[in-house]
Amino acid sequence: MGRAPCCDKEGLKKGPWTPEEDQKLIAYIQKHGCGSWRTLPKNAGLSRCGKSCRLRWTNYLRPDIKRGRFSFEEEETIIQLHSILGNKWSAIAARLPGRTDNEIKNYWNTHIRKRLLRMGIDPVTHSPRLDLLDLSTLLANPTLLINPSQYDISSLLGMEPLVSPELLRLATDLLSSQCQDLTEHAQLQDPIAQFLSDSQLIQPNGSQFGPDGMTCDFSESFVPAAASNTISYDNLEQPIPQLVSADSSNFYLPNNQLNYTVTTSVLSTPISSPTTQLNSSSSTYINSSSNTEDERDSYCSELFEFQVPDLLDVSEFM
DNA sequence: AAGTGCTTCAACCGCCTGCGC
DNA sequence: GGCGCAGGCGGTTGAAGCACT
Repeated sequence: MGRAPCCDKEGLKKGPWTPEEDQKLIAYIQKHGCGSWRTLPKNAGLSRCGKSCRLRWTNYLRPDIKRGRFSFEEEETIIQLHSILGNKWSAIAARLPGRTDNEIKNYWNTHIRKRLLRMGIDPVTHSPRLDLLDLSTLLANPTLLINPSQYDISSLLGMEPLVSPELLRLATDLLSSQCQDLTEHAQLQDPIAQFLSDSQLIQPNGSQFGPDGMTCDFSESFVPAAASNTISYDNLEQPIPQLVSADSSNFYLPNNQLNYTVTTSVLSTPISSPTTQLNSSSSTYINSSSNTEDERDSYCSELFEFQVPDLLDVSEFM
């Protein structure tokens, strides 16, 4: 038996909010700000618990909330961030101005998740799963049978489901003969996603960030990742194209291409400097850092968004 | 028009974390 | 360090609306 719900304790009202309640809450917060949620309902003349008020405000009444359908860009951002952050809805929401964690969570569960499943992509791992994949997608992307790492979410968009258990079994058999150790394969992908999400020691030497005509020169090297260092990335190869638009936290690369060299010791099998080309147009986050360690530390919490790949070819590692 | 099943999303629940004492 | 509280978070629920028969 868990803790009794806070609203039950005092017989407070539950359920949908009325326009009158909304008005009371808005008026109170506009006048006093949203300080103590515990005392707010009483002061605002509401028979609600503070938690309910907070939720109503943050998820619905806040003036900066963007309503309406999610754009394609927003959807793509959600997918990319989810592949890195998992169900950290608040963290994802923090990168989508005007969207709430609740809204993103609902949208994920009602739209994106189902679509990924239809496309044969596991919505948890973001990896292709042949047992989920429909036949038309398989036929349109035969390389999936040879190397399931070579999948491009964008190319899979819009496929209609068409399932044939017999063919899926055949496909799985084919795959098994091509790829002896899928677990190993999956582990190879993960460190790269890990890198993209938390590479804390990327060093963009000579980088310049400004409001317009942004440039970012990564001509030197990535500083190898931290001490725990299961994977390190050095020498981001030229060229990183000029950044064409930006605000304080968003940068967009014009040609959606990023080349870098990967040195990894994953799986206790060192692999030296295979070059991996990353294409496509999804976004993820790379921590910025500056040239000195002190400055770098101060920047580590600051995220910069780039157009980065959702197509990741790790076949060279196999 | 009525019944049924499905989808959506606002709201709730319970757990976790951080903070003050 | 332990405790209690408030706020935050992710998972879940259920009413309302919609689509289909």
